[in-house]
Amino acid sequence: MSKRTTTRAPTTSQRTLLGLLSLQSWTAYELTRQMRVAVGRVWPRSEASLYTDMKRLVPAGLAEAEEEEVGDRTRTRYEVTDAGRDEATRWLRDTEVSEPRVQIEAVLRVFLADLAGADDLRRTLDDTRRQVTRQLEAVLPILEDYASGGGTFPERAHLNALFMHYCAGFFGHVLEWCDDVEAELDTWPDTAGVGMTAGAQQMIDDAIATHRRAVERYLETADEEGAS
Amino acid sequence: MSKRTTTRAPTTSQRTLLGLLSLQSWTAYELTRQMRVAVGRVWPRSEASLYTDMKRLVPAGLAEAEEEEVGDRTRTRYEVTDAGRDEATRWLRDTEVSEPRVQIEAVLRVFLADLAGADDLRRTLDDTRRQVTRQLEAVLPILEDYASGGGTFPERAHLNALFMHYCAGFFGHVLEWCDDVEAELDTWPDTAGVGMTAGAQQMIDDAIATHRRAVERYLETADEEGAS
DNA sequence: AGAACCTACTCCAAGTTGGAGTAGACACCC
DNA sequence: GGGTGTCTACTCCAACTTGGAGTAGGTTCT
Repeated sequence: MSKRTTTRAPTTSQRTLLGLLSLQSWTAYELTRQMRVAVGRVWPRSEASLYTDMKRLVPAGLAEAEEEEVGDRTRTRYEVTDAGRDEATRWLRDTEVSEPRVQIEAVLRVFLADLAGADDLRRTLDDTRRQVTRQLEAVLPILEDYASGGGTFPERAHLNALFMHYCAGFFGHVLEWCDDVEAELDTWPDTAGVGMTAGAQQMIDDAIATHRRAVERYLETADEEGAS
Repeated sequence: MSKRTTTRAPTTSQRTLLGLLSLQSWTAYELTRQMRVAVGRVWPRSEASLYTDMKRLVPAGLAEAEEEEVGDRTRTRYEVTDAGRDEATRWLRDTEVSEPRVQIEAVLRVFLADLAGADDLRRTLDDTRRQVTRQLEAVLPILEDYASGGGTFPERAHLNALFMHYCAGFFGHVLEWCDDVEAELDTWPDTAGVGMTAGAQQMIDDAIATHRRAVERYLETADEEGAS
């Protein structure tokens, strides 16, 4: 019955698709849209790879596909199987979460800012602010829907809220950081050869304090759990 | 002389390598290490792809490689060319920064937490705290070096500080979010079917406030720039 | 009637990953 | 002196993933 022994384990993207399919059935096109607007901010995938991922769920026995006729062409609707629902649950139950992976070219450009001038750095900060603000604007209507008791899947509002809370904090943090960089940049003659400044020293000291507190806190809670 | 017209543009990873090579010459092995410990938290790449990226810099005329003999085998030392330094500067000067790309499975698991139980969600939060704390521990000695006036490239301390400031804020935010999730989770009977709670409503309202403020602030500064 | 956008995908070259594999060098411990 | 382990210094590869282009029917607006 099961080919589990010969099939390789689904990827996280495939399991996420199974998660969405556990909520309801979707067409392939809807699924790509949902992956983008719902979870794209913490698990971005290209359209192309989503379409191929869905296809692979079927021979693995995790989902079923059926063709629907729409005028002159067809679209594919996917439905999760019991094995698929199982797979999604076992993902959350039996596997360890992978480490966060962050790719922010803006921070990289700040790190290497002395290769160009202060104006170029300012432009990067402005571009980043614009990009982040665009993202925030796109999310606002969804948030407002939820705030007024609407939104899709109201029984899942508690999970959506935690999700949005993360995203809001992340984008808020990027914007704050842009401001901090610009304020510090204003105290420099240019980007190159400045060395340690009062502001930079302050940031390092703050970072050390944050780090130490976090590490100590972690050791405490680990002790408690070990002792109990 | 230049094959720029037939060669495709370097990738961001290659340009980052050129950025590091603009500081000094490095061996291939040192470069992979540097990419990991210095910028890996905002631009993570696998060893394998870094080695192939370096190799490609040479035929493009952006770097030069020479073999050094170390006992019974060789290692490769790279040096940037004028064209390479130029390429790095034009990257910062003439191209727009790409959008942040974040991949945090922990947030995804929270979003789909109703597929499993509260214990599974708690385990994910604990794992995430452990992962993040490990990262912070690894960075602490570097931070302490800089705080005491040491550290590599002291003339670049101002840029390193901004970089570290970003990372500290990011990891701090993740830890805070874990605490928020756990506090909210404590008020639920289980993960499924809870719907909107007081805490969730608060998070949504806060997120809306943050978003609105950010969008308004952006429009204001854009106006100023447009008016001036 | 035409333009523009939405639906519903497919294709592909090129980039990228993660894990395994190879081997020399150096340290340490019994 | 022999074993174990860790660090240096990479290479190889199958599989995964991206981003952009391409195709084509459907709907909406003007």
